[in-house]
Amino acid sequence: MSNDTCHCILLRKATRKVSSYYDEALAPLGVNIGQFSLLRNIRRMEPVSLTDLAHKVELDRSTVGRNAKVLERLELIAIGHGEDQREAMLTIAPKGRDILEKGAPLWDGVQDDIEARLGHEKARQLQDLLAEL
Amino acid sequence: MSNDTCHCILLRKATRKVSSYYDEALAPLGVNIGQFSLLRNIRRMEPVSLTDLAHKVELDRSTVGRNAKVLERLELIAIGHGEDQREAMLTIAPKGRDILEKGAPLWDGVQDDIEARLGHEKARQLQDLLAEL
DNA sequence: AGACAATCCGGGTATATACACGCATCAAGA
DNA sequence: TCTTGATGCGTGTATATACCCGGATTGTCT
Repeated sequence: MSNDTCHCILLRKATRKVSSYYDEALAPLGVNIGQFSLLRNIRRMEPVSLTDLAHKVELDRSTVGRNAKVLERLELIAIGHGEDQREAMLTIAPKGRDILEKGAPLWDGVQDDIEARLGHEKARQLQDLLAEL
Repeated sequence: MSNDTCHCILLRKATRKVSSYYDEALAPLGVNIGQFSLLRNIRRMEPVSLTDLAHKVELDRSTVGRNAKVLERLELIAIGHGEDQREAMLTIAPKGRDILEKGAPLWDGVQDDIEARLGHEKARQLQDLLAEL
């Protein structure tokens, strides 16, 4: 029985499911929710080093580095160097800004759908609960 | 702003965090929460084919196949064949039963910790909300 | 200036996950 | 029985994620 009540497993299932909602909405743009979200974070901190970005998104630096490399190959960001030659500085590329603009309403749509299905009350509850974990 | 309220991103963060709780607790046994949970599911359906198991845990069949191969290498399960030669039938190996026994109290510990921190009320709420997504 | 520690990154390794493709096997109908 | 279509798997490919190690750069103290 324990598997049906494991907080971790239930969280994973929910995450996969919800991720697919966002992924499907963003599919026309050729990016998934992880990439889109990372792009948004980069825009907010631009220009930003891998270490700072990793700290912000609470992911391992090497993970962010590899994810960033995908965005670079898609020509959505540029990876350059700052004054400190050790740092890889990330900046949004023109195509990236385009994706950010076009993706915003798509993202809003999914977000609204979820809140409509749960109701604002429960949506808030969920976010609060997730933050408490 | 939007990144801080994205249901998907918040779910991912929470999932990573909570996964690490379980992973740390199970670390002495050399398995993570995903492997432990899969093992429990296999035990419950034993002997079970990859397709049936995948359907049960709501993961892609190829994913379950690869995860199972790891469990096989750890000698926690055995992968044989049923009457239908196409099917890969999974059964728990002795070492797997050992892990299941020793892991149960460790899993309980984390589960209890989480419920204690949230309170039974909120813990239930969380599970309900996750199911509604 | 030189030595040493701290910091930043890339790459290796491993697991988790999904999708698409092709091969083997089985089942059903001609 | 033979052909076909359905079913079950394994593998290739790609992304996501973490941990560890080693190399390069920077900062600091003597």
